[in-house]
Parts: sequence; C-alpha cells; structure tokens
Amino acid sequence: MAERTIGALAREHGLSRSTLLYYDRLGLLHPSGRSGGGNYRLYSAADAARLERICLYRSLGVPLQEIGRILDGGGTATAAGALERRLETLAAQIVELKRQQRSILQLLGQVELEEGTEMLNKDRWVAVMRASGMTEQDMHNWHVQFERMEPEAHQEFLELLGIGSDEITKIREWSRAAG
Amino acid sequence: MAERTIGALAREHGLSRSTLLYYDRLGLLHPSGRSGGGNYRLYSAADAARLERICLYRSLGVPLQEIGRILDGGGTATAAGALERRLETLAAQIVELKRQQRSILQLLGQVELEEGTEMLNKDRWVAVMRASGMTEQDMHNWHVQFERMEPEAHQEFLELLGIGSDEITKIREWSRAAG
DNA sequence: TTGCTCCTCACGTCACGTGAGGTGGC
DNA sequence: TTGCTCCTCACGTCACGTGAGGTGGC
Repeated sequence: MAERTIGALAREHGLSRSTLLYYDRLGLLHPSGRSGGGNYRLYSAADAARLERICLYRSLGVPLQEIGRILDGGGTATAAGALERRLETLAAQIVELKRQQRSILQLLGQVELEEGTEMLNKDRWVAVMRASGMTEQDMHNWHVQFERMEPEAHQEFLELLGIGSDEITKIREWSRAAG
Repeated sequence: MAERTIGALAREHGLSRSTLLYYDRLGLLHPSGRSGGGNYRLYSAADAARLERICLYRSLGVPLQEIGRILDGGGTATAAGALERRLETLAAQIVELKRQQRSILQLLGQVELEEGTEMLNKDRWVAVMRASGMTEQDMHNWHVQFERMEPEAHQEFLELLGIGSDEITKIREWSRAAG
C-alpha cells in the first residue's frame, strides 16, 4: 500500500500513465524508487500526496511550471501569488469567451429562444421582473440598492445582460445619484 | 494597391508575418502571385478579402481547419454548423473557467469584496433583493415567473450565483409546481 | 554600403496522447 | 504461452513565435 506502480497511481488519481511520465520528465513528480528487476517506477505514499497537491492546482488551471515552484520553492506567498495571477487570467479569458459567444449569437441571428445556448438579455430580464410584480419604481430602487451594496457585481450583472458600456455607465451614474 | 507584399498585408490586418506564412503552409491563404526577381509573395485584393473573412472567424474562436472548410467547401450551412459547435464548446469552457474562479476565491478565503474579481453569490443577491424592498413572497413569485417564462435562463442564472446543482433542481421544481 | 523587407528551414511552446518496439512477472 | 503492465524513444497536436542564415531592391 505504501509503494505503487505508475499505472496504479494513475488510476488512483484518474490520470493517464503518459501524464505521470510527463511529470517525471518535467521534474514535477519523480518516483521515489525503482523496482529491482523491471526497473519499474515506484511511487511512495509521499509521492501520492504530492500528486494530490499537483492535481488540486491543475484543477484550478495553474501551469505545471508554477506548480513546481509552489511545491518546491515556496511558502504560502508563492501559492497565493500564483492563484492571484491565475484569477486575472481567468477574468480576461471569461470576458473574451463571452464576447465570442455574443458575437456568434448575433451572427446566427438568434434573437429567439434556442435550447441550451440561451442567454439572458435586458428585455427578457425586464419582462421577468415585471411578471413577478415589480413596478418601474421597484426596479429603479433595485438598481440603487444594488449599486450601493455591490457596485462591482452590479457592473458585472449589467454586462451579463449584454448592455453596452455607455448605457451601463449611465445606469450606474443615476443609481449613485439617487442613492 | 491591388498587390501587396506579406509584411504590408500583415500590417493591414494587425497580424504578424509568421501568421501569414503559417496560413500559406496550411493552404488556408495562398498568395495569388509571386514577384519576378525576389520570389516574394504577392497578395491580391481578393486574397485580402479572404483574409478578412479568416480574421472574422478567428475572432470567434473557430479553428483554422474549420475556417478552411467554411471558405472552400461550403455554403451557409457549413458556417452555421461550425458556429453552433463553437457555441457548445464556448458554453462548456465558460462553465469550467467560472468553476476555477470560484474555487480559487474560496481557497484564498475571499469572502470579502475584492476589487475587480468580485462575483455574485446567492447571499449577496438575496441581500440586494431585500434591500430593494422585495419580500420573501415577492422573491418566491419571481422564481415562479422566471421559470415559466425563461427556464433556460433561470437555470443559467442560478448557476451564476454558485448554487449547487441539487439545490438548483429543487428550486426549479417548486417553481414549476407553484406556477 | 546601410537598412529594410523578403526568403526558407527548423526548433520551441503547452500538456499531454499515441504509437512503435521491446521487456518483466504471474 | 497468454495477458497484463511496464519500459524508452519519438512524433503529433494547435497556432503561431523566434531565431539562423541568406537574398533582393532602394
């Protein structure tokens, strides 16, 4: 149970053998031993624990090189730094992918509902709010409160509805003015 | 003006020369001529128009191979098919990136506001709704209307708030039952 | 001659996947 | 012997970027 071969370790973590071979080549995860006869890689419990941490960071999209630095070089600061950089990249990537999504939908002329690929937009949102009994005054008040309590989330939400940046600026301005 | 060299065409479209060399190798964009002495690639106005279309599809994240098929093989159906496949990939990618974002924020212990990387979550959302004067009954009604009018968008919105899939299922079920 | 642009290989990037050809242990 | 797992190269993927070493035109 302490020592396992490459295939066993791969199965334990839902990875392929070639992935572990690759990590070995990179120096990210060397097996701590080899079997006598077959020259097989043998991974200890400590190796498995290290792999567990590698998988964690991988699942967050941290590059392997960074993971190496986190596990070997650094303390908590190294990890936090890497995660913060990753957050920035993520934010930019999500914005870009959403832009692509919106452009494609426009290009396909999909104003009508389409299963699975449906997105929120301003008109549909307003329709839902009205149907649930909110008046114009309620919705105005809602923007004001949203802006006061969660300005960043307010911005994000308006972007999600596909509202242009000029209009967003206006909405947020009168929300603040009224608050 | 009709014929331009590789560097000129690259500059016109904000690309690098190596990109155009690569497109030539792929067969995606062959220059329609060569200069006599220097054996330089010469791109015609038609080539430039083709590149314009290539750039459009690239900006939507369509793979180069697909773009080749769209421009050469196919009619509108080919393009629409590729774009619809791209939409599916995009949706999956966005979900995955958001999951990473949420996990990292949790790991960093960022419950408090943090400039730029702020996200919506259920508690903050409910707080905003309450502050804008909605009662429990109003919010219940709101879910019911949302589910009735825009079920797909309702699902998407609940996911955006970071609610687990089990709870989403429950919310949508009682929304339908009450409607 | 100096600068600028052009040319053709050819290798690097990132995180693996996929053979090819061969060996060890039950 | 048959299966299964293991081994080590080495090349492919995707969309280019980056030299290296050389040429053409003003």
